[in-house]
This record gives sequence, C-alpha cells and structure tokens, in this order.
Amino acid sequence: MSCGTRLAAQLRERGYRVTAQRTIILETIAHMEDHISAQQVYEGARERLPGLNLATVYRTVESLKGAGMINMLSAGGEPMRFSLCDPEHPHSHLVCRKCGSIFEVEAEEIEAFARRVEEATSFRIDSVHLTLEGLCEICKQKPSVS
Amino acid sequence: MSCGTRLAAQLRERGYRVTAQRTIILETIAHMEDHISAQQVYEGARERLPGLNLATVYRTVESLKGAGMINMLSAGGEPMRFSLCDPEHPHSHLVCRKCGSIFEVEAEEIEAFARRVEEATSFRIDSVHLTLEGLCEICKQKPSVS
DNA sequence: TAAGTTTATGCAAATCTTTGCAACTACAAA
DNA sequence: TTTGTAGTTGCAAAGATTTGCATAAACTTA
Repeated sequence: MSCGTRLAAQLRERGYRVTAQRTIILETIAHMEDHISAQQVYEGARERLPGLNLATVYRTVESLKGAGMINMLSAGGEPMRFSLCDPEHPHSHLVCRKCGSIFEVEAEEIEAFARRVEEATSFRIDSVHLTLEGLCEICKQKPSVS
Repeated sequence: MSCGTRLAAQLRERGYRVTAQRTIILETIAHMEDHISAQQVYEGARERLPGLNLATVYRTVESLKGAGMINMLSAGGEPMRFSLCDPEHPHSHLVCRKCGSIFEVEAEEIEAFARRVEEATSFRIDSVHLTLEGLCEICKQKPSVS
C-alpha cells in the first residue's frame, strides 16, 4: 500500500471525501522536510495538478487539520505553516520570534494533559497545539527590542 | 496608581516606549470581558483616539505580546483574538471548531513544561501558547463533517 | 528644556486568508 | 452502471494582516 493510498484511506475513514486535490496536497505536505506555507504547498501541488487553486489549498488544509492529519503552526507574524501529523511522536514547536527558526520539542505530556482536560470537560479534543515563542540562542545575544 | 499607569510602567520597564496608542490599546483590551479581535480593539480604542490606524493596532498587539502583556489566540479560521495576560493564572484555550466558543483552562503545568524546555534548550521562552481544539458538548452531538 | 537619536505611527499598497456562488465530482443506493 | 445528493472546487471578490516609507513623537543627554 503506497503512502498516498494509505493517507487516502485514512481520510475516507474519517468521513472526508477523497479527491485528487486532497490527495496531492496531503502528499505534498508529507514529502516536504520542513513545515511549509500555503504558497509552497500550492506551488508544489500544482506541478501535478495544474488547475489547482490557492483557495482550495486553504480549504483543504483546514479539512486535513479537522481530520487530525496535519499540524498548523502560526509563528508570530509569519504566514501559517503545515506539517504532517505523527501520532507516534506528538510534538510542540519552539519558535524564535526574531529569526523565525522553528524547532520541534517532544511533548507527550501535553497530550496527556489534553486527555485529562477532555475527561474533565465535555469537549472532544481532536487537536492539540502548543507553541513556545521566544528567542533562540543566537538571537538572544543581541539585545534591542521593538 | 491607576490601571493605565501601572500598565504603562510595565511597558516602559520592558524596554518599550509608552505612547498614547499603546496605552489606549492596552486599556481597551484590558477592559473587555472576552478575547477581542483586532477590529474590535480598533473600534474601541478609536473612540478615545480618533486618528488611530488599524495597522497600528496590529503592530501594537505584536509589541504587547513581545512584552508578555497580552495573549494572542487564533481559533481555526477565525481572526486572531487578544486578551490581557494574567501571570497569576496562566491558562490555555479550549476552542470549539464548529461554533467557535472559547473556554479557558487552568494550565500551570504547561508553564512548568515551558520552564523545563527553557532549561533543556538554549531558548529564552517568553510566550507559551496552548490551544486545544475540538467540539464542545453541544456541537459534538450533531454528526456531519466537512 | 532644547537638541539629537531612535522608535512608533499613519497612510497606502502588498500579502495572506476566507467566502459566496455556480459548476463539478465522489460516493451511496438503486 | 446509472442516478441522486451532498460535499468540493475554481473563480472572483471580500476580509484580515503585514510592510515600506515619510513624518511625528518619545526618550536620552547635555
């Protein structure tokens, strides 16, 4: 079973229709190393699906997030970025608000926290999103605020 | 010492200049009950400072976040919302992705997690942001995806 | 308190993201 | 297969957010 097929099955399983757009957008995100922006997803996916529209990219990532298949990350000021979910290794993001670099941090205990909240409230939580913002080692050297 | 004066002192202390715009925007956010959008901050603040520009609101909330004085919350799809920080009661947000309702959840342990990450890495973390997205009690009744 | 330096603001334009609507397509059921 | 229905997409327009640049204001130092 190919990577694309598996992802498609997962999509369908969660009640979403499997379309060429969704499949290709998902694969585009899956194959990129880093967290990528809507524009990058658009450009990458369009090589395989020329008629693709940017609005569809936005709507699709929204659906994919709803299906719990991707993560969305909005680092202060910068446009939103996406990456494939890895349920085995939940992680949070460490973002430098000066240079924009992004690091991933293991965060299983955050998942545990979410499960406790889920039990304590009547919510069904299907997406956990922790971002730690600050200054990276390099940027914190130089003072200057703004 | 009035509320505004205290906030202004806090701003200056952290290296930011105290301007009428910043003071009024901060007070506007402080006096609102809920998390409010840029547009609402703009409208509220403009009653006291008619010449105010929306771009200034955006730049100011960015600074205020940098100063650790406000929280920013982007609930799936909806525009960004802001609220005053309460260092005594760090909290995370529980957002329903269907009806958009927002609840606050105590989250001191998340702060503790951030402090550990800060020790383990070379980052200086000055803003912690946890959002739990899902379906609230009411919305999780009705099935239907999209 | 006046001058000088640096940062913040307003304005307009650019970018990023969402939305309304009509045409299209996936999937279920016949 | 064919048909019916509901969910998706493309397109264009609207809405949200950021940015460049010239001017104005805040803070520092004398």
